[in-house]
Amino acid sequence: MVNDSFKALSHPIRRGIVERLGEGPATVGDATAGFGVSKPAISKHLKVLEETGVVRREVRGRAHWLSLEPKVLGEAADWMDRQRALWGRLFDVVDEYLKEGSR
Amino acid sequence: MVNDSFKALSHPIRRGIVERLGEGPATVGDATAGFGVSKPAISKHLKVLEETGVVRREVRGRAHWLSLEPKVLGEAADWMDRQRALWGRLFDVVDEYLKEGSR
DNA sequence: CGAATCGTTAACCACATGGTTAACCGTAGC
DNA sequence: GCTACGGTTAACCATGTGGTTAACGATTCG
Repeated sequence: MVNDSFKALSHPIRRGIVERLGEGPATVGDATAGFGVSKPAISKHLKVLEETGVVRREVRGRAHWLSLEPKVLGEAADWMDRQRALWGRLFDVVDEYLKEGSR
Repeated sequence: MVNDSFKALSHPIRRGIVERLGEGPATVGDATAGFGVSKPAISKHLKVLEETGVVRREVRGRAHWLSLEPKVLGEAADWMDRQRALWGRLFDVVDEYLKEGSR
């Protein structure tokens, strides 16, 4: 669902993880270093990203490799695109409409 | 902040309101009819949208007119665009990388 | 003026979220 | 085999979120 994507991205740490994974797959340790929270906290964020389908996990030996699942994030981006198209088309009209109405 | 935009859009009712406002400004009653929650609940959602700068309010008589503030939502959309650009460029590589590594 | 309308504020409640520490599990390396 | 490493699970806690009902405030209309 689109809602899940936005929820997943609504936390800065999770968005940070997604940004790093945008540069390529990485282990949990590498993808999540430097956020200043404990490992269990990271683990929970990863669970959210995985359950919403934004991130995929592949266990290899003792390392867990993470990578993006673009399709799901694409749904959210599509919603954004649609909204932006509306704004672009209507913002000026909207603005004028408001000014007119207040006369 | 970008974070606020995502938070604002992470709730289906708030996203529904934004969608309606995408078609033009509307009063609180019109923009929020049919969501199946009480008026105070609506009021809180509007507060979030307003505080994050996604929605603008203009009080006119006893009616409150709402309209979108595209600039703020644009920040979130930009973030999305950047991520998508990364995916587009790197998804195939990422995929290949994973397969290679598991040999 | 009095009543209806549009919307907010206040007080409260249940549950989700995000963090912690402590303990654990599976794999890798000496 | 034992220890170190990468990461998760369990239990707990504080705070935030999203909803409710009740009451109120301001504007419009008869």
